[in-house]
Amino acid sequence: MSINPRYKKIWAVVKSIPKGSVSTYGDVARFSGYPGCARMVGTALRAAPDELNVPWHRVINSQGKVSFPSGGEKATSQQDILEHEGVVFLSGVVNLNAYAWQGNLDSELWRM
DNA sequence: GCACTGACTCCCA
DNA sequence: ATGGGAGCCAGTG
Repeated sequence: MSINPRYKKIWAVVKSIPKGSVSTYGDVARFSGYPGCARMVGTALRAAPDELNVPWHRVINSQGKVSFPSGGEKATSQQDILEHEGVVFLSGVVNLNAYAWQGNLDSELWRM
């Protein structure tokens, strides 16, 4: 099965998230031109091949938490990577107000 | 083609 | 603050 072009756009957006910052599924969806498609972002990230080096760990939910069962290996590793990049977790929650990436709507990313 | 699920989010009680 | 319900779109059986 072929990969939908939508995913490539989403991956491109995620890859543009600078180190030390995070973004939410909803925001990534909006920045990608698919407002309201937060779930699609999750699906896209799950389908993202490792070869692309997509920093999926920088994408968290609107609550500032990782979208994995807390205590799980995935959640733990994601949090560990983010902390290693300088993102601070307080009680398992990221201060989105301080770390959320402000996407640039005028980016050339939009018209690809 | 229908129905259910999912790495989501918003709204209201 | 917390939980339930609806809306959302693609993937999967």
